[in-house]
Amino acid sequence: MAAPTRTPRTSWIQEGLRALGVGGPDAVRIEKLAQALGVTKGGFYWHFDDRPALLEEMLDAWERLVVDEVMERVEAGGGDARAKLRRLFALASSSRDLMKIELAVRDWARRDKAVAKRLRRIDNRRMEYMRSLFGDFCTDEDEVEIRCMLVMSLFIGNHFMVADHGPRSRAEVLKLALGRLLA
Amino acid sequence: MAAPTRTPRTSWIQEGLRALGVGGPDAVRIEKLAQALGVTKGGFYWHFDDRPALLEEMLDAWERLVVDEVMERVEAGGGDARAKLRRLFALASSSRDLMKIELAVRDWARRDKAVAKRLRRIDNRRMEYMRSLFGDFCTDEDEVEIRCMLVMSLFIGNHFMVADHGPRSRAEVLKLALGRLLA
DNA sequence: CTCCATCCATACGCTGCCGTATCGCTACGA
DNA sequence: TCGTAGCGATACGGCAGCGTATGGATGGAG
Repeated sequence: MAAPTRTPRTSWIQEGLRALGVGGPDAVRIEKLAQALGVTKGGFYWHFDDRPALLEEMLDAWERLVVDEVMERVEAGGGDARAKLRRLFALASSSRDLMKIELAVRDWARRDKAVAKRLRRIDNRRMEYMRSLFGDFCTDEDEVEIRCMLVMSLFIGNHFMVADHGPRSRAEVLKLALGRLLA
Repeated sequence: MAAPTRTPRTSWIQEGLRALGVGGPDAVRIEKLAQALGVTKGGFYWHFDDRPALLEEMLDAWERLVVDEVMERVEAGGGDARAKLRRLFALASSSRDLMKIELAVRDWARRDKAVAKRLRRIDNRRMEYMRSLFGDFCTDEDEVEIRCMLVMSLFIGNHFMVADHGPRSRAEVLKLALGRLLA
């Protein structure tokens, strides 16, 4: 084989995801990415057919990262269901960069059916996992579903909301709300 | 005065808001709007200085529509605090078109400080109104804040979430969750 | 040393959109 | 009937981004 890749596919994908988080799918411009990577777009079309191909692979990479890896880490931490739910919430919200991508993808999914389909798969896997955890200490199925929905909404709403909370900080209110949903 | 305006400012603003809802701020293209209105962009630059000026006025119009008018209608309906909260939620979610614009604006606010500032004002006004309503039957201030946060999250999350709920419909789960927050 | 795989640079044509300029058109109002 | 306010059409120059073509450069394999 030849020399180790200088700017491999993964670099383009990574930089693409960064751009997606910052400016949405419309901000993922090949020539901009090239500039950020310190090269020209020459090499891009060697790795990828076109822009849609990159977007597709970006979503593939993100999905693996954000579902499988997070769940694994939550399970690895041990503890009871409540502890796992707390860790799930914390872990999913942990990386500011990943969160920005997640929000961008959610908005993107509203206008792109393929993205929506993918997001549905992701959301369903997360919800299923949460259902199993809540099921550990909630007997009523309606109750489980309500709490899953509220936790998920809180996870999303927390970042799409811009309101202040008077004397309280957002983190405090979040903690209170989450504590109530895990009671 | 001359003939009644054929394509007045309001037409451009309305069409602009529609485009915003469908495709986000990047989809608000003057020549596209002109096409949708059945004219060329010739007249646009008679009404507006440039594209940013249109975006600004779009947000002005939307803010008036979505805060003042909704609150007025909620109050006009009468009933107790719980009834008003239900009506507030229903009314705010009622128009699919307005909801699409709201979600687009929320994503937009993540990358534009001016939009974020405006959205903060809007969210704070809504939250303040909700606090006053919850305060009618909740004594604990933390409890009020928690419920406001959860209702607001539910309002946003409901539309940014793509998950299924097994045998239940989204509307059913939503009704259950809301009922619980108003208990 | 040579060859080949793996990239990178440059240049090109095309499209979409912006903002400007200029010249209509058309219906009041006097 | 004519002037004018309120638009609309057309054409232009410019920029950004896409995808293509083509010709390097560079470093291990043989």
